[in-house]
Amino acid sequence: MQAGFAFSKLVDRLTSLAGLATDDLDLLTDMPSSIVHIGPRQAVLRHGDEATRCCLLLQGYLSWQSPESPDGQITAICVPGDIADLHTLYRPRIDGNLMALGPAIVALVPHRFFHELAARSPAMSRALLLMLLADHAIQRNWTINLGSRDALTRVAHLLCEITVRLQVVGLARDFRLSSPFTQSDLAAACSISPVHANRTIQELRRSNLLQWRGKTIEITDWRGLVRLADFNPAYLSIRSQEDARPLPRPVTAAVAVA
Amino acid sequence: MQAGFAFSKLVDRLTSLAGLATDDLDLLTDMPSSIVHIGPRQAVLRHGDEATRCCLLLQGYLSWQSPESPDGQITAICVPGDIADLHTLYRPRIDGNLMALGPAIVALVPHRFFHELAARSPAMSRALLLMLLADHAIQRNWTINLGSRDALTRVAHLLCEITVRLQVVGLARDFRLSSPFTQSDLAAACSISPVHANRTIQELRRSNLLQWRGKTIEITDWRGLVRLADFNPAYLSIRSQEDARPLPRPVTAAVAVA
DNA sequence: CGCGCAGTTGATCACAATCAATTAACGTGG
DNA sequence: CCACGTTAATTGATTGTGATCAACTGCGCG
Repeated sequence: MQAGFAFSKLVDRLTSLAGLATDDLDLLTDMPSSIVHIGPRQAVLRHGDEATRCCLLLQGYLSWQSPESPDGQITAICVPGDIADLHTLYRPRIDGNLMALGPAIVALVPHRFFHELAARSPAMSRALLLMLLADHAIQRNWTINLGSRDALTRVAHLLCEITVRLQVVGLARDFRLSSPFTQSDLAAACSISPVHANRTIQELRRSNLLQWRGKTIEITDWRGLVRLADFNPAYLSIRSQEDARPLPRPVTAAVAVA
Repeated sequence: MQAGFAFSKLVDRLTSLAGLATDDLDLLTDMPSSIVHIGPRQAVLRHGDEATRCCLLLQGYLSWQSPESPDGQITAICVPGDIADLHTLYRPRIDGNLMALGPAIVALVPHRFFHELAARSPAMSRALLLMLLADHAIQRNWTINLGSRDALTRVAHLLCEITVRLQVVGLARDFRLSSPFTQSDLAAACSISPVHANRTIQELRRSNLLQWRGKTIEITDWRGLVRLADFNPAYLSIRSQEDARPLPRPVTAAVAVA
């Protein structure tokens, strides 16, 4: 939580995933990295590249875009503290394009560093693994979002998710988030047309759920937005054992043994 | 590839992901497991459960269904050789319902076994990790499928994917696959209505791409189906380094340094 | 000053959902 | 062996959401 530390958001993220001792976190201080500023709509990684470094997002937003679909569909959004291409540690071939939404700052960290980090600290190894699983859970939820919600609730759900993910790293605590997104970006993420995205945002505004002026979004009715989106943040919080909420039903395997 | 071995499909799957020595594979022979037969539409795991065993699919199909959406949207399909809930090794709380599509046979394997396996064999550890990443890649592709294709191409793409995944474990080599799926299952997977799923299948039949009679699907025009679906199997084959196809462009980081 | 992009609005259209029957396949019990 | 119930597949009619096309506005910026 050291405010001045360049990688503080990564620390926030990792500690939210797994219990980490200060010894573990100290290993991050000699993380080698080159800081890179990315312009709006610039590509960070291109489909087909072979990654040798991981891309840690320090500021702004990144998006993964499908190379296939002509509309450049967005399949994932990264927020500060995320390691956008963590999976390349084990599978370096890049699948999709990694683009900046608005201006962004990233730290490029050699794969070697993370491999050694994992070898040195089991807790860190576990935290990185959980980070991968968290990405997977987010992806699955994205599938649900596209599959079972209409345009309005889809957009609402995406905004809820981004807000909570920002809050994990200390941003958007007051429900105000910087949004370099264009309405077309939002449309590409939700698989709706830009025109319809516009209407949808207006509807959210008209319902007094949020204000979106210029480059900031202010969510004025968080409860209402959550209700509209049917948003359940459980999938974002990995530490399932620790915060044991009561089970809805007894744990039984309802299967017929042959 | 030992034909009689109960876990041969798992072996097929693992070797397709990573290079494994026979020493590594021998570790699987003392895998403790209880074999369970599941009836059609029966739940294997329920939302909220805490898993202590992994669920290896031996025969049939399993599906993950979203607990939230009322239509029971299918977010993932497992084929033989898959470990349906591998992620519970690190995050035991179940998110979603795991249901059998048609009759299925699974082997329940204690988490301990896989943890010890990973500790004993680095290659196996890596293979399991790649299995998780493969699931993630499939999930991302599912997002693309829902987001950027219409009903017809969506169904076609799903069929292509299942076919290739079956072929990895030695099934559907002749493009005939057993399909205990109901049209409603297909609809739930593709986020279309059951009625429209029916029309879509008829269209595929009419185009002479496949026959779907009773409980088997025969793909009579694989090339045509692939073309229609715009199916690119790259995301299913993890061993990207080995089968190096020529890069479409030189590997360069096209970013603006500050 | 005017170019260009993001946002906004309206009109029209298509794809797929929904509703409503009907047919076919299959078991079960009378 | 046939009547019945159940479940899946099929077809048609209708509705509606969101895409597409086409202006037009407002603003930032060279």
